[in-house]
Amino acid sequence: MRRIAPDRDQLLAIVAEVFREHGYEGASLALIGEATGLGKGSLYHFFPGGKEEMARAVVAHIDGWFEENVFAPLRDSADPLAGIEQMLEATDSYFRSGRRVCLIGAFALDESRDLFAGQIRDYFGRWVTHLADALARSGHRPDEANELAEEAVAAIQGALTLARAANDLDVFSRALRRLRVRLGLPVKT
Amino acid sequence: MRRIAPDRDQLLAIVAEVFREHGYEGASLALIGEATGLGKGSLYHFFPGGKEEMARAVVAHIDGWFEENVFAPLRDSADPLAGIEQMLEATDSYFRSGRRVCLIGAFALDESRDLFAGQIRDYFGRWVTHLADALARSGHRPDEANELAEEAVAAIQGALTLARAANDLDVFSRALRRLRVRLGLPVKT
DNA sequence: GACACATTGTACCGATCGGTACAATGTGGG
DNA sequence: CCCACATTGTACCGATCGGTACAATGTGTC
Repeated sequence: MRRIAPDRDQLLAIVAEVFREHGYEGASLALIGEATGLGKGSLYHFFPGGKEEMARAVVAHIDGWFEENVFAPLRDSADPLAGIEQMLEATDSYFRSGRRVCLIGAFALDESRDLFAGQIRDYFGRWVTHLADALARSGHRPDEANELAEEAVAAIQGALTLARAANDLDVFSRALRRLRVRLGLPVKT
Repeated sequence: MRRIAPDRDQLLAIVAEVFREHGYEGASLALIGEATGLGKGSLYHFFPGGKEEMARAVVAHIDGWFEENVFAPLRDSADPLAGIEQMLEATDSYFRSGRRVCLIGAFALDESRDLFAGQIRDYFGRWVTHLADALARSGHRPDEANELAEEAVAAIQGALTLARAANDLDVFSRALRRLRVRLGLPVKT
């Protein structure tokens, strides 16, 4: 074994940005090659499965980031409200306060959903589940916690769509502020 | 003048479904031709501007439907709450209780946004504005009405994404039920 | 330096892309 | 019937699609 590719993370991040901007169909190998500075030879060396493997790896990479920075705090924080607070901060920074779009959410909408259905369902399912757990631990009734969690994740996705449509980042920050209130967190001044 | 195309509405509805399923990039002329039963000759006869004109017409068509079935009731109902109720029912039926996706929301996410930015912003802008007006007339403070309207439209968009991701229609109907409560409507049994 | 293997650039493939040209075929009004 | 025009099918265009083949070039190990 030679070495672990040192910047596979960075590579995946760049490819992710292309998929985010152009969607699965719109992200051509030419665009990906241009963005990464890699020719087809290199791309197919790293991803023998081609475009589909690239997208799958990107989704897994994003999933891993959320696992570490969003789901883990929800699961592991001794104080559930502190975990929820971390979730919101990580979410805000990940989506760059609304400048960025949720790639997995975008994949969920069109036909590419069929290719990645399992990964997509898993991502959102864990998000809702872990948030619901934290809400239950913070004192909500279980069924109420589930509804609230579903509402919160949907609110984030919807706010991303609306912010992008209106080209107005404030839409997203207003949504996050409402979520703080709704989830029982102190509102930042 | 010969005649007005009798089924242009139906044609647009079919084309819309293709864009909904495959996204702007993924909706090839071959798919559109197959779905409509029209060859390229006919398609370019009706839409000389090609794919972009088709999408623009589809978006305008959807916009018109919402204007008539969603925005107008919000604007014109003597009882604002009745208008909001009509909005929710029309929305539920339009999105087929979550089976359908919002094409304009999907367009807002990827690069096709640049092509249709004006139409997209207008659609969501009017939705929020008219809902906010109705909420204000139903007794909410203006700024509160605006936030609530934004929250509601985002909740619908987010619920569509989540329902599609989870492949679970109940996600959407639960979101609508929560919205009824949130907007001050009686909840259906 | 020699070998193994990782990485890359280039040329090429058939298929499909969006779009155009145009002749053939309806079809309603005079 | 005939004309004007709406509608359609087909053939074709250059460009680009995702993907493959492979030789050339790094690069670390011995």
